[in-house]
Amino acid sequence: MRDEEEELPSPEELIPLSQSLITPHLAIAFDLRSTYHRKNGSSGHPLPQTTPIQANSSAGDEPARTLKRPRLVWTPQLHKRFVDAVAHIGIKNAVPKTIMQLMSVEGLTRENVASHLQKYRLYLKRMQSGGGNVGESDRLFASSPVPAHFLHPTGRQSSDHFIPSFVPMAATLTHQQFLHRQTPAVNFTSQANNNGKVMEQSLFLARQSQHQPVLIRPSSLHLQSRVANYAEDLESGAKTVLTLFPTRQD
DNA sequence: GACAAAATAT
DNA sequence: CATATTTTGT
Repeated sequence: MRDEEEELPSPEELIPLSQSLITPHLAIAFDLRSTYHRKNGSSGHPLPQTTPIQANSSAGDEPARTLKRPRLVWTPQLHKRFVDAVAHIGIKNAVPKTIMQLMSVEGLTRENVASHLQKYRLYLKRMQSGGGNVGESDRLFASSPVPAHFLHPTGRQSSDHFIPSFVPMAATLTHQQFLHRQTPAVNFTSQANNNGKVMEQSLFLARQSQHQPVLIRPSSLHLQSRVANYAEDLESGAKTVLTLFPTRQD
């Protein structure tokens, strides 16, 4: 009995993370790529919310564009969002750009999606051949159910895949939220591999925490509420407007 | 050093 | 945009 997996991220995921994006300068200045041992035994700072830095409120606070941003880690939640986006768009129209737009995850680049999409397609292909036989490798992909149409190029792509109650995606999330703040208690039910062997649910989050080069500088609490991110009509005439929930309806 | 994941190049 | 190759992290 699988409970209806809500597409809406749990509150944990929507934690009003303070840090929005890594400030380029800080990232470079600190340059803690490796050799960064956080041996904060006791307190540590699970939530850098205080000590608001002045940031760059003046100018140039542009999200590290054109700068080397840290390696993106695809968490199950993020992947879920990815799958969700693809499902809504339709496997045919599921191109990196469109997917990226629908995901509305700030900081997520088209390249990120493209790369992931490539791997995902390989996974789907592998699954069709292997017959659901997934290896330990695909644990990430296995964490999210694969919509039927994905394995079913029935010819119709984005026609009949209706969305029950159409749960819109949350507002723009920073990839930082996925990278860091993610609650380690991600209890995603392992529905696929029920071979009695429960995979580690620690996920990369755990190991991520100890080596993520990402700057964890307490940023100010400026929440980027630029939630004006909806998908434009990507379909033929059909205007698929996503209503973001947090945006107070006009 | 092998492997997987993500990035980058074609 | 898709695919191939390379880099990077575990």
